[in-house]
Amino acid sequence: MTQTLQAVRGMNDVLPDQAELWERFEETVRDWLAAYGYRNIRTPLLEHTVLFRRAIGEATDIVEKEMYSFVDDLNGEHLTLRPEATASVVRAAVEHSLLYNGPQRLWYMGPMYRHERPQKGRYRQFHQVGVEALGYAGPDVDGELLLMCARLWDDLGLEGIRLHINSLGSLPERLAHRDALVRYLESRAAELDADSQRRLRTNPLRVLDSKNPEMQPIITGAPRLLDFLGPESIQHFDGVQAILKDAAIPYTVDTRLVRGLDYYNLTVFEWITDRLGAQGTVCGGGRYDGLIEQIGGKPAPAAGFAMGVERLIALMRDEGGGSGTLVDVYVVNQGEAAARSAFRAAELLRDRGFAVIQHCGDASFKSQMKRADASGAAVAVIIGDDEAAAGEAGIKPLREERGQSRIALDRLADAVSDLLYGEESE
RNA sequence: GUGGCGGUAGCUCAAAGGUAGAGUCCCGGAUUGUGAUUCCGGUUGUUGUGGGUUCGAGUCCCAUCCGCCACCCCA
Repeated sequence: MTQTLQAVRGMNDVLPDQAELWERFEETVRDWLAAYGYRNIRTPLLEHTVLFRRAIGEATDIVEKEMYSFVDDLNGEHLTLRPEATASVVRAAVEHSLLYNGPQRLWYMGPMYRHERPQKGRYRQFHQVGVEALGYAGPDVDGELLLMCARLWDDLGLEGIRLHINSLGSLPERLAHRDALVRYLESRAAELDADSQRRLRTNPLRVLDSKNPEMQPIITGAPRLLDFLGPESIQHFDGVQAILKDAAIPYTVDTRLVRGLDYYNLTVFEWITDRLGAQGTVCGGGRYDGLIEQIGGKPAPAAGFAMGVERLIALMRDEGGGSGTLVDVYVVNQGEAAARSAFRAAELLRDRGFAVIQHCGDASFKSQMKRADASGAAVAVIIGDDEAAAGEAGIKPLREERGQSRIALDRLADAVSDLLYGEESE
């Protein structure tokens, strides 16, 4: 009994109709990255499990329950499909001493893996474009990263993506606040709902994120992270905000924004849309000054972000981003001699740079013409026994009311060129 | 991972225990060699999968897979 084979849950095929949109997205992204002087880096999809445990944090959701981790049967290595790429990029930069030559502006694009329950905008294999500015202390780079994002939304034709930013302060400041927060929450533990009790243990900051109205009084009275920031942290945060104001980029300071990965400090941000249901974060990032050292490199500051390709493409699709077809000419042919002639005609046209589909397989002229039309080609080149014998080809424009003409094969490319670009282009 | 809803033709959807249908798409013809319109004809199928109840299951029950929504979390 043959079993129907399906893709692994949460892992999607991108079919040609969609892939064209992906390619347009990727092109825009490459141009945009080049405009800011970022350079591509490509790291393996597979890393030693310990890298992510160390970089992302043992107590995070990603490490606790979302990683595709396994033991290599052949040699016993503990490996993990990357759930994000910042750890990999930092590992690679350290391993190859990239920072020896000064700070590095890097970017990557590719699939990530998280074993979550799939939902619209949330998949087990998903794609990110990420940018990492290694060796820059900011706040100027933080500002650059945010300006970059704003420009990309514009380049992609996307509207309504809002910026939320916050500062987590330095690690000591963060820990001091955390201690105060935990003490405060424990003192009122009896009033906490089940969800908040759980968060108190796993990620106390998340308690402040509760949507339960009954928690609001407790949340309002909680110690605020902002009050624990020292002068340097405040100055940094002010610096970032000044850049945003100069660039006239609207933003909201969201003091509850904490991010789910342990390595962040100072600036953190998310770009959010409300058109994707529950998965509204389209891009997230921040500063991670301690990570390079933690991975074993010489201490150096860094900041970056990652954006969700599937989510952005879903938005592009909503904005009506259809994709035109790329075919210029469809070569209709019937009969053995005609088929040989058709190969020559098609190659001659390709020599001129035209995109050409040659009909393959038996089919009536009628059905070939139908396919020519459906292909989106502007012109059908028609070769039957008569044309083949005469060394000629028929040319029929498919998108305008002009009659069919016949022309010698060696003048075919000229004639098609005239049709597509006008007579004056000769 | 938890809860709720769903899955019928390639696609969009009908059929509420009694013969599986429509539109679209695709194929052929009207046109002995010519497309998107028109007209005529034709195929759409293990009703996600596996069990069960029943004389009889697309329909009811159980399991499972997949999707969607929310939670959780994040891209």
